[in-house]
Amino acid sequence: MAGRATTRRVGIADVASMAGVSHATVSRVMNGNTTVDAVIAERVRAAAKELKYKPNPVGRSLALGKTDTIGIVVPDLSNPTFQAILRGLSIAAARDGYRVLIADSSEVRSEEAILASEARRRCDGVVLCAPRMSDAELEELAPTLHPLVLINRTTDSVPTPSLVVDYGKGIQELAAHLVELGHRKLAYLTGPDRSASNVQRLRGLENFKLDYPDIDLQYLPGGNTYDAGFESSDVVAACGATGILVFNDVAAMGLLSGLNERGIRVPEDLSLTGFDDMPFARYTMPPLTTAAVPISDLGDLAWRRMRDQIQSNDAATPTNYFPPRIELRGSTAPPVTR
Amino acid sequence: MAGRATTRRVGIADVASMAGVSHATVSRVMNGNTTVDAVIAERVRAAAKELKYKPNPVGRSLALGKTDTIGIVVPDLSNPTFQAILRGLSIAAARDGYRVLIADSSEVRSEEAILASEARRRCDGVVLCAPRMSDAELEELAPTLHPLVLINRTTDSVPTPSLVVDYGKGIQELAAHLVELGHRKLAYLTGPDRSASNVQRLRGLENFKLDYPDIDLQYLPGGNTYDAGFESSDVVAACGATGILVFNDVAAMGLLSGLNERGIRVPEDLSLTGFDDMPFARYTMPPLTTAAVPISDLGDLAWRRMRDQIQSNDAATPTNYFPPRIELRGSTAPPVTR
DNA sequence: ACATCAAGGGAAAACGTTTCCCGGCGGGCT
DNA sequence: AGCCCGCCGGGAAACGTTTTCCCTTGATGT
Repeated sequence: MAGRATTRRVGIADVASMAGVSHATVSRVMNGNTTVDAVIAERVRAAAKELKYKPNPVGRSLALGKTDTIGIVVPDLSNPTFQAILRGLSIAAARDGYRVLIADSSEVRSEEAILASEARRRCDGVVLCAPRMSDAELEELAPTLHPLVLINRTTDSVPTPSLVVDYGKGIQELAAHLVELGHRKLAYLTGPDRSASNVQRLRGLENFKLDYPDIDLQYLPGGNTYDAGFESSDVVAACGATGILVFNDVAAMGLLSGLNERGIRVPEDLSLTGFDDMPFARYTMPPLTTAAVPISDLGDLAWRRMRDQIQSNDAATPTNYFPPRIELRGSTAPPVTR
Repeated sequence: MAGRATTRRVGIADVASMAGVSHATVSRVMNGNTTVDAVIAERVRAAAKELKYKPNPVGRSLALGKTDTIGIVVPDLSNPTFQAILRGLSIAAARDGYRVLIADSSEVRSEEAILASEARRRCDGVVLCAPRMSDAELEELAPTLHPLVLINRTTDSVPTPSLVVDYGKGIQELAAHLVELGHRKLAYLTGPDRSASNVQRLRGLENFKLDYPDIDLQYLPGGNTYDAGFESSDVVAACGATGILVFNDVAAMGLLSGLNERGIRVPEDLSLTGFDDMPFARYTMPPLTTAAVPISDLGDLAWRRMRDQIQSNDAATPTNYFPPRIELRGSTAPPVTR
């Protein structure tokens, strides 16, 4: 039975017998219960210190029905966005004495539900980060892992706090910025087809078209990698647009480099925008105009929403939309009039 | 007693009564114990499925004395190196059914020991990532969290597997590379004074001086940020060296940009090396010659060392030194002979 | 047919806590 | 002086498993 006691850990019973009280009393003083006589309490504390006693978290969890741990499941830990969220979440949770357990689904959809359920069983709550699963699957899963916070996804099945970045609005504002500079012909270098955030950008751009019906906006096939951006430079150069919206910063940097090799100057010949405001976006030449999503705030807020649910057993929690903040830098300028 | 049973979770007892057996038997079949009659086992499995029964991990942990979880404590989760290690570790551990719990000390030294101990109590082992604490403190702490793996640090107090990146050797090889190209006057743009990895580089460069006594190598004060690199460009330009070793890629990129603004061409006028091989090092103009540390391998190996200790209660585990791999790219070239 | 044996499953202990329940005791009030 | 109330602390139950021990049952061999 029970795990090998290699060095026989010191338990509450040891402290109890040393202090000459019952283990119930020890538990009481360890938890700051004031109903115990001061002199006894002091004796217990002395014994605990002497024996270096620290309550076993597992036993505690079993008795208390809580683990002081929350889980986060991300599609891919190598994605800087998720790293930033994880970091914000972890720090915020730590401030309240909670730890975070990570689960990386490695982008395999079928694993997500399993990982999430698994995590939920060991933790007091789960934050699901940009899950790739279908709406139906999510809707079925959500109720089963109740203290739940969703990031970049929503569900109606059960009232669940959601934190979603408004990619559509971000790219819409970037496009508007180009128009204000005087550009009339724009192009959007798309992200991966299956990417949910790409379709959100496309939706935002459709709204943009409604707002500016006289602006020409075309879509060019792109990608989310540096190389995809680089290889698009010919198409971009030939498309006739003077303002280019790129799916994200990485691809924009690739494009920037490709244009540079072809002797096309930015922003003199072409204006360029990225998305994400990754750390190096401000250091490209020229610095990249882009949209910053406040991701570490996002991790922080995710924790607060989680905490609200854990404490007051259900909190009225609407979904929060985060409009990206536009960073105007050197890669955009008025078009040259010829 | 026991936490609020909001929706009364289904336990082993429910399955037992449904299948008409004792909970001991249920436990046996759930754990693949073959001593149970096939027809009964099937009945139990059916009941478990029907009730969607999954063993409670906390109860399991208590009985088994293991949590199937390991902890990792890092000084700062926003550091890409630690992110990569975390990722490698997490994926490798997951393959063996283990989860990882993270603890970020936010670079405050006094927290490290506490976090590590705390983590060890909830987990089956701990990996300590580049701890900032003193040698003495580490030596005292190490034995108390036994299944332990150290990264970028060693200790003698107790046989503990260590994984250390050989920064000294890396920069030594970069320097040798510059010499082979024909450079005779080199400079090292240092990192932060207190950085342990900076002193390792300095130590490596002292070895380099012994190997190449006729080469002129000077040290210039630098930093680990883009801006620090950028602001060093005047000093670098004035120092007379033709080959510049920079503390890391980020600072090297800053320097590159600063030199560019001053009209100093790389590699024609000056050769430049970075360190770390961060993702964008290959995309600067020119691409950066740098030293790549195989950090995700490192996370992977950390898990293997951990697993060895967990399984066979102590494994003979020497410390592994990782020589960085030199990436030769466009930022280094023979000096122009005048 | 009886004794020995193997195997399978139930009862209970163990893991380490927290908390409920109750008994004892002291003090205050009548 | 007696009664009641309230406080303090011990015993025991509960959390949800795993595992040891032992008993029962059925089978096999002589």
